[in-house]
Amino acid sequence: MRESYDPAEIEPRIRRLWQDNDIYRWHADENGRPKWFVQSMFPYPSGDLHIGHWFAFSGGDAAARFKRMEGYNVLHPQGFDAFGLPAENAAIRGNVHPKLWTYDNISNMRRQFELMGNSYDWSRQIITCDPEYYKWNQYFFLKFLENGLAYRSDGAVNWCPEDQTTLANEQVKDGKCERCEAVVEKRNMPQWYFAITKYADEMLDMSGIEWPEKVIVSQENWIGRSEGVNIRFDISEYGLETESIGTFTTRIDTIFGVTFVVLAPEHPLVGQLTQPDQRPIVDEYVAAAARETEIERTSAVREKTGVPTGAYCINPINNERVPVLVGDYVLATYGTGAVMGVPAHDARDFEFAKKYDLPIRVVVAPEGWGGEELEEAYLAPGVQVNSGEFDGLPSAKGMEAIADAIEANGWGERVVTYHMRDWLISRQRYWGTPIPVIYCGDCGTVPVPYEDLPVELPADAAFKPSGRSPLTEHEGFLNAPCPKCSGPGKRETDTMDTFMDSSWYHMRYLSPDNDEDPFDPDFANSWAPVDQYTGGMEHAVMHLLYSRFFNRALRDMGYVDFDEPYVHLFSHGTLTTEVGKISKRSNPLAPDPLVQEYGADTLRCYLMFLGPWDKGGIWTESGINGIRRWLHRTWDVCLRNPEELSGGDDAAERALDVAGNTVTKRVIEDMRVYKYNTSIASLMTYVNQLNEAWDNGGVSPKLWRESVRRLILHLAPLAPHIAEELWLLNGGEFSVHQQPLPEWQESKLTVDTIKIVVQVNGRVRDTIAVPADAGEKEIAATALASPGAVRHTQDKQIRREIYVPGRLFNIVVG
RNA sequence: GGGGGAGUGGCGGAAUGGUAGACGCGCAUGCCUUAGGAGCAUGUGGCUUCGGCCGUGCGGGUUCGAAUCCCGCCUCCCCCA
Repeated sequence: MRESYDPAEIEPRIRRLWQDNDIYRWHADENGRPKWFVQSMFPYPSGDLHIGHWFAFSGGDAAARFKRMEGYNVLHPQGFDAFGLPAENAAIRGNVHPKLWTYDNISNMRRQFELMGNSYDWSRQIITCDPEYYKWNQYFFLKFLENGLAYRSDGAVNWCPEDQTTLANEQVKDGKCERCEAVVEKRNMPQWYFAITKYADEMLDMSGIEWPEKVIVSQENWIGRSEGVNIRFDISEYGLETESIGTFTTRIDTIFGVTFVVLAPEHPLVGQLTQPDQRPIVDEYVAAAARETEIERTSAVREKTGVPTGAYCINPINNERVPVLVGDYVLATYGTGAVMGVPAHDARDFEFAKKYDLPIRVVVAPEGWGGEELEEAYLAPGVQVNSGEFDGLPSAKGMEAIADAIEANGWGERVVTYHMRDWLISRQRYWGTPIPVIYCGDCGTVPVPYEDLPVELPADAAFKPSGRSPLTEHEGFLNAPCPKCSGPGKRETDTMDTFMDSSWYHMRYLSPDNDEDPFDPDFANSWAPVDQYTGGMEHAVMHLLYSRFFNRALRDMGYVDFDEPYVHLFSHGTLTTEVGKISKRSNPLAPDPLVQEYGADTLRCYLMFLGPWDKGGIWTESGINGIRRWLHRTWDVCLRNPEELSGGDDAAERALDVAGNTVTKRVIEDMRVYKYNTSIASLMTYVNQLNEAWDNGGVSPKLWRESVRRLILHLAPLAPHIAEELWLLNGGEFSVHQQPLPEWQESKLTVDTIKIVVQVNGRVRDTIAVPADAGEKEIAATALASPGAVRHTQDKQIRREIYVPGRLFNIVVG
């Protein structure tokens, strides 16, 4: 008597079998199979793998398993993004060392990963807080320094008051810290930067990658290249040290429409230009602006405000004298901190001009414009008017001609600006990679010699919420002899942004134990880039941007010979609960009890069945029973004795054969594009069809055996444990995960008799059954004679007949 | 404000020019059972005079035929300002 499906018994036993045989360990290929480097973004070791992790990693693992069965030599590693603030905060709160906290979490999450049964090659695991790993962060930092890609600079930076550290621009969302959502402040302090902007133009070229459109667009927007002109408005009449106001515009074609100039409240010229009678009102305005945040000031819905300085400047193109105002919708940090006001052709300027009754002069005419006033700013291209010698030019041409004229006269110059800034990598925190630099009173900033790497984090740092990195108070770490002169020096106490770790970790998977080099260059060039990468949209900018920069830096320093780190990218959606996003910060929904109750295979399949993988979804347990029932049915179907079948029913035999070929085609095509939900739906249908065939009893034992094998093979990437068990119980050779996919034949996708829909005027009136090889004439005759068609065509004239082969026959009557 | 995505039964979702609602959940009826939050079977968009009619956010259009393509509008989500 065969036993019923018991995942609690099967799954651990099967996993042990995989481990004992080490089947997921990568080996250099002996058979010339093509390589496939497939990777899921590694997790932060927050403590538990929550259901969102399962959603992400089930799909990634299914992709790796499927690719293996497609005949590739697959490398599928996993690791831990182990530096970061939560560990340090845990230390401050709970008096547990970040290292201990992190490694405890890692061992727990490793256990939970085992529970999933993923096909990782754990022999290549990397943990970024391991000195053997972060040593290479320091190594690359020094290389960047040598190659002019790292530099230290003093200036305004983003400061998170909650996390007590600076942040990169990418980590500020809506003026708030990306991870803790505290409002970010501006501070001035010297920090280390990577010269990512050096690659801005090259990174705009996405031709070497196949990524989702939305990620590509996000990166383009973030890099934010804009071509424009810097143009100076003369203020020499005031006899100041500065003789002009520099403004930046992308719409130089509208220069003749300037009717005012607006300075940011923080602009250095505000104080000097403000005329005595305007002084009180300007001072008050500037003070008020300082109390507001950047988000408030740039909000689209907020009314634009401003005050006149009483001063004027001169537009060089037409020598017009226009008023200078102060307005808080202009930001000191963007462009030159001053904009030329062209109300006719800029929405914000238009609103501003309406409010303060400033003139609005059209200089780019909309089509058919007859000189009337505009109801709103006209932003599209048009024809130059009121533009002196440029009148009549299309504005696109006007843009070039005017820019030429400005450059020729020395009034300004073309410039390219980017939204993206250099990557600020300094963090005033303990749990990160120490920046390997020593400051010497005599020699200045001295890099730590390579042979002294790694600069290890001292274990005995004092964790207290002092607002300063524990490293600044650790005398043993802080004081170090200058590598050049051996005089007394002080170590840099800032650590690196943890995005440094993830910018190249995929390369370290290739040589995890190499202590001579970060990775073996020959192996790297034959195995990288990553062929397939999967992860969430939250890294569309940040991680994915930094990695693309880092890879180009590696390339230019001679480490790799390719441009892009990740060739194909798939962004899975976000799994949420009704209350919000599941993440390390909220709603940890522990999968362990679910695994206990339903089994890992059921949970994996259920997550993949919820909907399209890239759409994400809302977690709810309702419905998981459907998957459980299906796997029970699958179990039952696959363990029947084929010899009980009598065979002899050709139609049933043919029908099951068609069902098998059909499911193979569907599942393979859907799996290739990560449509796991419809893959599973097809497999469910197939199980139902197998049940029908069994009840009919007329199929041959031989076809039954083949059909069952087919089912198990397609199940393997999605439900790896049950597939293995069923495979072995059916006499399959270990392991099912090393088998090739079943094949299908186009000629076996249709049964002998096909159903044709009969329409009259596009409405379904009947269906007819015809032989699959029936000709159009035969089908037309049958269709026209069908009762439904007759009912709607009698007494009417048939005007047209449309036949869609194999699908429908439409009769058009008048 | 700009960019991207979406809107289909009670629910998750299929179908991207050819039978709308595959597959599953839920629900209903029946069977089995000492019992059922188990299993199995059947049914399940609405209305219906059982011929059909209506139905994919709303309004128009193209087509023999539109969830799908085009025009206008509404709502929601994500990213950027």
